[in-house]
Amino acid sequence: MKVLLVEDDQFHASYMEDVLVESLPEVTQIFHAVNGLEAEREARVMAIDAVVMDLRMSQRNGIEAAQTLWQERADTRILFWSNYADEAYLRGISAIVPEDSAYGYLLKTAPRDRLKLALRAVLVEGQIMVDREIHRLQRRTASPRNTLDDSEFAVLVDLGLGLQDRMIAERRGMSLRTVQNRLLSLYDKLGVEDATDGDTPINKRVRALNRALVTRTLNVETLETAERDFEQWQAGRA
Amino acid sequence: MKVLLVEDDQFHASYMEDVLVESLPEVTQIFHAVNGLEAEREARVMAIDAVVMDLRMSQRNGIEAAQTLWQERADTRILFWSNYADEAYLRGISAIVPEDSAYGYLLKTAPRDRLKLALRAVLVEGQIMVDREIHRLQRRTASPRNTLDDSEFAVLVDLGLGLQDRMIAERRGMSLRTVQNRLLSLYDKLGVEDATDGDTPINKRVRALNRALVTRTLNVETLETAERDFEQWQAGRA
DNA sequence: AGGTCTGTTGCGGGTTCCCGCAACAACTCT
DNA sequence: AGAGTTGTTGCGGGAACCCGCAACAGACCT
Repeated sequence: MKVLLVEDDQFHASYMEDVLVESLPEVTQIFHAVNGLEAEREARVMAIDAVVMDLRMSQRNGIEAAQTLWQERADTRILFWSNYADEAYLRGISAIVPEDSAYGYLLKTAPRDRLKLALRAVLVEGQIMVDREIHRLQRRTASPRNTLDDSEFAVLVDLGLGLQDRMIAERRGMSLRTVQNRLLSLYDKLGVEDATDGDTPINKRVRALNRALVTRTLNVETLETAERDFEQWQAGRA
Repeated sequence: MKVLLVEDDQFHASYMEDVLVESLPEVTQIFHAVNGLEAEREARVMAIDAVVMDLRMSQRNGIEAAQTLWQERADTRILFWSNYADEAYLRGISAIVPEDSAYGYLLKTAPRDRLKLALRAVLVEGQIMVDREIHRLQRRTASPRNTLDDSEFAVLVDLGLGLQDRMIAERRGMSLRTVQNRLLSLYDKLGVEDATDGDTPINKRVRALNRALVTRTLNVETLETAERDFEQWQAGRA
């Protein structure tokens, strides 16, 4: 069994390599890449179907690389291994994981045996495994029932790009007023409160983006890839 | 000489400890903290004046902790050691570094001898030292002469919090129109372009925040601490 | 002193945004 | 079937925003 390890931090990389050889005797070869582009090349050339993937990397981040890997080979098993419990990452991953594949999401702070367990569960057994820490974080925030549904999230991303209501409506195929309704519920769920009392009045749009970032509903990587998606969408209609 | 090492990643911490004992024989004791709060306590109790500080940590980030340390003891020497070449961090640091102190900013990707050099220069010799990588990144962006001056940056931060023009004007002691002029030049320098041709119209305010984040002029930590500063400012005037 | 440059401020108007109100469709429950 | 719930859409108005125009002050140069 060949494993591709995608990780730009040398300490984490050598630790992971260590754990890999210790816990998975099935592994015969370990390849190495330090960013998404290298990962895609390596996986293609070496016909890899088991990957341990860091998320935040220069050049091309883990989610984008994973998307390519899965396009070329839908049964690739990928364990994402990240420093951050951002809801944005998990959302990005579940949006692209193919039907018949396996993945896992583990925090780098996870203890060694949990890491071993996850490696076996995902890479060998082909299970889905998500660090409990992330689900926990996903639920806890201020206002009640604050989980965004997919269409709300889509509008949030477009808002974050700086698009105007009309353009969002066009892109997502809703009416202008519907977009604004989505924004309303976004403001609600993200805790964007207008100062009804003597408090500070705010710019809701910017505030929504601020809140989304601070609560880790959105992160900068997500914005960057969303930008590319948008440009692509825009190019494909002239 | 006592050194306080503030770092939440165990691998990086043990690596740094290693380099410390190898390169600085004057070091007699190394204390350890995993977040800003612990760092403040430890520094106070142990009377520390030399610190190696990670930036991104839970609880309380490195810049906030440094501010406290410098308030209590203005000659503390701090080497910031970070994964990120964000202009935002450097700006946050230079805003709080006292007259008669020394600091350094080094990336974690720096090779071992540069690290040794920085440790000696900052902690022992009391020099200022900034990784060249960061200055380089600071200059390269799209539009010409795009370095923000302090007042532009202040407005940018307030914008990022979601404040309205009127409130920014009040807080920064400018007229409303002046704030808007600052915004104008911000839009220019950040490359926020309205679609004069048949292109996509945008919401400039949100777009400005987006650009600032993507170019690493601003980061989420900055927004979080700015939020606290703002609340404090607001509380101090009833 | 005269001239230019840069930064601040007021005014006014066009645009976008926020959102209450109301009509309507689809779906659920009794 | 009737009543209530939820999501979509149009209309309209008040607030905030973007910004051109112009007046003015201070700094610097000749």
